[in-house]
Amino acid sequence: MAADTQNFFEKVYEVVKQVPYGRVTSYGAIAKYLGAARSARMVGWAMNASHTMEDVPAHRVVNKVGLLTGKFHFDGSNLMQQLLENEGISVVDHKIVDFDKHFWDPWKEMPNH
DNA sequence: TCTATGACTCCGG
DNA sequence: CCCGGAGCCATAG
Repeated sequence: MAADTQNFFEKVYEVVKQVPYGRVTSYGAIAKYLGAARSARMVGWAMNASHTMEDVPAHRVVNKVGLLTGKFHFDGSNLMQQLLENEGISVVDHKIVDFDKHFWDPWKEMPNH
């Protein structure tokens, strides 16, 4: 694993950790923040490796329409949804209700980009 | 080296 | 927002 790859993963985790309680963001938003707007899939790949980390709230990262696309990558069949609901976020059919209200844009919210 | 795949996104309908 | 099609790019085999 190359050093820059480690750095990329680390950056993704940094941003995800900054997501406030009860808020969510998207892969594309993170990719954009990292300067790799066309590589949203790589953010997803980084999340795939996030299971090795402890403080990475991967459940707060969903796709652009608030769909829990990574749900099946969690241990439990509905663990991701449970975690979100635990934070006061309503989830119906793998999708976040009022996603635009809970959306947290790192590009917009974080100062140093 | 090439092909397939995917925790994505944009576009047009 | 849902649906189908196209673009995108790192990894796996």
